Amino acid sequence: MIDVFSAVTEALPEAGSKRRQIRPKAERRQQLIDATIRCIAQHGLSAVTMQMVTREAGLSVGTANLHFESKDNLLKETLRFVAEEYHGGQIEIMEGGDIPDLGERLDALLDFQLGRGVTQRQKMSVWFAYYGEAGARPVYQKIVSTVDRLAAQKLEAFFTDIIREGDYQGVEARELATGYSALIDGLHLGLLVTPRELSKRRARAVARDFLRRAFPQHIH
Amino acid sequence: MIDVFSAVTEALPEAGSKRRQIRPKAERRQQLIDATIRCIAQHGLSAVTMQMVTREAGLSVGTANLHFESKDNLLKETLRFVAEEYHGGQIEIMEGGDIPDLGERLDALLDFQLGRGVTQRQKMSVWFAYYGEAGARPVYQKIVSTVDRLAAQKLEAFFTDIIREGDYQGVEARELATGYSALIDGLHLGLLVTPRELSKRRARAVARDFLRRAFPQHIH
DNA sequence: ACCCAGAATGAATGAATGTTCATTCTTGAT
DNA sequence: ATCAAGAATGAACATTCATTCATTCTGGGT
Repeated sequence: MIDVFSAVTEALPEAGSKRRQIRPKAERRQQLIDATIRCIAQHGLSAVTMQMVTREAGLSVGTANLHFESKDNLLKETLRFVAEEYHGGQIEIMEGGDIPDLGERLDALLDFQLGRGVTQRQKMSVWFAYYGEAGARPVYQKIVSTVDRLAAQKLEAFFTDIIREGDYQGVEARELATGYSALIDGLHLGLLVTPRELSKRRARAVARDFLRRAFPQHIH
Repeated sequence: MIDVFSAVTEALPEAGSKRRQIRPKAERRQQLIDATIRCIAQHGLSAVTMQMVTREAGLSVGTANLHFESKDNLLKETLRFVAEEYHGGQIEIMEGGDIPDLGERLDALLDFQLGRGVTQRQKMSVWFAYYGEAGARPVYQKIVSTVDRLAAQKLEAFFTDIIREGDYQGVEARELATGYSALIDGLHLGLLVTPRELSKRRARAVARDFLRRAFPQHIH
């Protein structure tokens, strides 16, 4: 199982430790991005403040502005991180040298997209928080578009392989890929906003149903 | 064609008119909600301020707090309005006494969900802006859940009718309804965030494809 | 043991925002 | 013509937040 999602859950209380530590820039950046993700998931993007993030990270406000030049930039970099992590994970599976069987790879993809526990939910919150702002913020649109396009191409190529192998007639890879991506996004939304109505189990069943209808020989 | 979406585009400049007008409470409330929708679509939920909304509405800040008690409340009521409008429109079509043929009604539903022009895009922005915050704000979750559940039930009943009429085998209305709803949501997201990659035409084609695969006799 | 590059800090600052309320204005009834 | 009810206003206020920067501290190199 590929483990692309890093554990952002670590709260690191650092009980009595008051001694200030000096760490390399890259490490501090990641620490702050992780804290930002937790804050967005818990309080919502519009409620996130610098003080909140830095407290969560166990650092001072000055440090945040030292490593990211502004709040805007921190938020932008956080989106970039989440986007690349999510799409990177998908792409890794689809290229998947480790899983030769296409049907199994399809299963692994579904597992990645709708599996996991609380961590996954955190990432989902962040994901859609930015989506909500994307309509008004071209910067966000651009970041998402860039990684999205690549993932879409990979998915289309993946589906093309499956169609060839199964010799499926009357289906078009591009159309199916768009539909499947949209379906997964929609299911994520449902899991986030109406978790009472849509269980993770049912979301998986629905996505599986879509794939089975398209590629009956590959999903049993 | 049912016209549930009211025109929120009216900017009403009111050029030289400085004379203060007294209007009934309900009218002012709607005026402010419409202005809020435009502001969210243009600037994003997190950037909306009371001054911005009231200026857009051509009213003073005091008026907003007179008719809604707080900014929080104004935002809440705006969400409720958009949610009810959207789901209300769907439900009206699905119950649709005016369209007896089920296949045509299906088409009308698709038209409603993926048709329209700029106005529709405004509503979409608002819709997802709130979705983004819903993960952290139970109030929003509740509002959306309430109308969502009703629409989901209607859709399931509608699909049940179609399945019966077409005598389709091996498909379950509930599962299909969940999938279709998620697909539409996902396509809306795509239209909003990556309009370059996904045209409205293609979104419709994808949704149509989903329905055709499920109900081949009803969609040609 | 000493030094210093640069990492870390957080109080201070100034700008922005939500809310209040004393006052002004409009309208319809008398 | 007069009046009262309540709709509308926006300057003032208090709060919150992002950003700055003078100062402190750390650790590796010499």
